[in-house]
Amino acid sequence: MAALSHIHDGTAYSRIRQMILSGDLAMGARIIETRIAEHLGQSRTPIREALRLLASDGLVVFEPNRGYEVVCYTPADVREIYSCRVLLESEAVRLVADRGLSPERAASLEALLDEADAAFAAELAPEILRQQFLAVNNQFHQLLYAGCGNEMLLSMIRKVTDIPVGIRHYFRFSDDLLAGSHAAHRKIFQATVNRQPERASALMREHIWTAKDRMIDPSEAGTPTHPRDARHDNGGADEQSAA
Amino acid sequence: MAALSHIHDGTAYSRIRQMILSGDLAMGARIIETRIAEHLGQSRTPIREALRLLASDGLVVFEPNRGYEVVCYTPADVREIYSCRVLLESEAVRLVADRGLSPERAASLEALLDEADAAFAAELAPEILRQQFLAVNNQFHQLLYAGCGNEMLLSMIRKVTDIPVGIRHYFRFSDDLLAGSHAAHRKIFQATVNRQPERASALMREHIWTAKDRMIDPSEAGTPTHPRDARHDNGGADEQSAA
DNA sequence: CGGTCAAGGATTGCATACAATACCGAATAT
DNA sequence: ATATTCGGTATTGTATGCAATCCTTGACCG
Repeated sequence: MAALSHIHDGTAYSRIRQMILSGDLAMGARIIETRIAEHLGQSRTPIREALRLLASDGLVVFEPNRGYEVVCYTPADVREIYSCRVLLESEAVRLVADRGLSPERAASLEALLDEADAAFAAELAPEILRQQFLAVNNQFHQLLYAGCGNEMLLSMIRKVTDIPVGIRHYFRFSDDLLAGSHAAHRKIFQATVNRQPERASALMREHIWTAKDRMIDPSEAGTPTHPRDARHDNGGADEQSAA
Repeated sequence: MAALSHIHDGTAYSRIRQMILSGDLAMGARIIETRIAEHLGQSRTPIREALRLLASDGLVVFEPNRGYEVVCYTPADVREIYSCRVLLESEAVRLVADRGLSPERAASLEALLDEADAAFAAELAPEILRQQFLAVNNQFHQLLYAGCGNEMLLSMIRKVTDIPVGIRHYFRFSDDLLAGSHAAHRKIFQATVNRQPERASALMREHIWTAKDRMIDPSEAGTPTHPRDARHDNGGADEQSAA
């Protein structure tokens, strides 16, 4: 179940999960079983099981006899997450570069990179560009690690990667930062194709460290928007977190 | 909930979890909701939720409309687990050595090491010695990382560390291997106390690699005992996995 | 005016009942 | 003899009802 959490089937679990990741359920929002149940047209029983699972994933926090709310990370939490990403993803790319990339996957990855190039060339509105780039970004990372040969490592990477979009509010963005990130992807991809595990790994470490450096200082923007009652109101986009 | 999975409260979740870790529920054993429910004196509802959680932990495998069974690792799974342990635990000890060990924790760790010394000196029966050492062993690892300052890293370490005792059957043991492991603990502890992060990390990597090397070749002992019907029969010991 | 207590409502925790599905075995046909 | 289909049984999936708990709000007292 949880090992297959990246599959989007029609279960209550994956539907709620998607609502959280997309920001449809805002970070910090309280979750009431009966409301979700009626919103999804099911009884409380499967909803309860789904919520327990999401608590185990760390996407909702649970307090006995109190209920659930969507996780709301502190800046310290985000730093922890990114420290883990550095560790896990640099290892994953090392493994991939060591084992070698299959031609099909290499082609898919190159297509993604070209797609990002096209987005930059298209002179889109900054916000649109950002969303589009971040979406491609995440696909790139996921696809890159897919062949690392260690399922447990992959599941841990998913845990630190499948994070509500709201986490973006913890980061500062600018066009050249996005461009820099894209350039880093090209270099990482190249090192991987060239079977240079240590180089690919080092590049990945630096890439994620750079993302972490873009974190906004807690003092200038503390815990963002803690709306205890935002709920299935805004149309859920399908994007993902940064880096 | 899952973040607190190392706490042993009276919930169905922790009780079933303990049954699995201790081997009371053998690896590969089928789990039937109604039986567990009546065994624990509860209804199916909380049992179902607990089992879903355990599936998310990777301790039981779940197939829709089929049910649950206790996870039964392939040798490849065990290798994955140990690869992750190398990665995660070497990082954790690096952090601890960098931040420095609190005097209380250092004292507790030293007490554990002395306890292991005593066990070796006591000339116990090999099997008793092994169990005793492995128990102390696990406490040592857990306590050592406790102050690493990264909760997410700790939760991942628990995931690759809280494993059914049955995993021991994948490893070969001998007295001098145990002694070697103990010696490694001493060195790791010393490097940590001395604030030598890289050294402590390297020692930890080597320590876990050594454990991994003790894996039994699949050819001589394939997947061990796959008893589809062993159930709450054997008195559950309280020990843990190797390394 | 502020604080405390009580009652009501809202929400979760658990048990039970029933529906849906899958598994197993027997009977039958080839 | 073997393969196949059909039916019964075991097990999971879902809904609903009630008990337990917590939070809120209003009244009462200092």
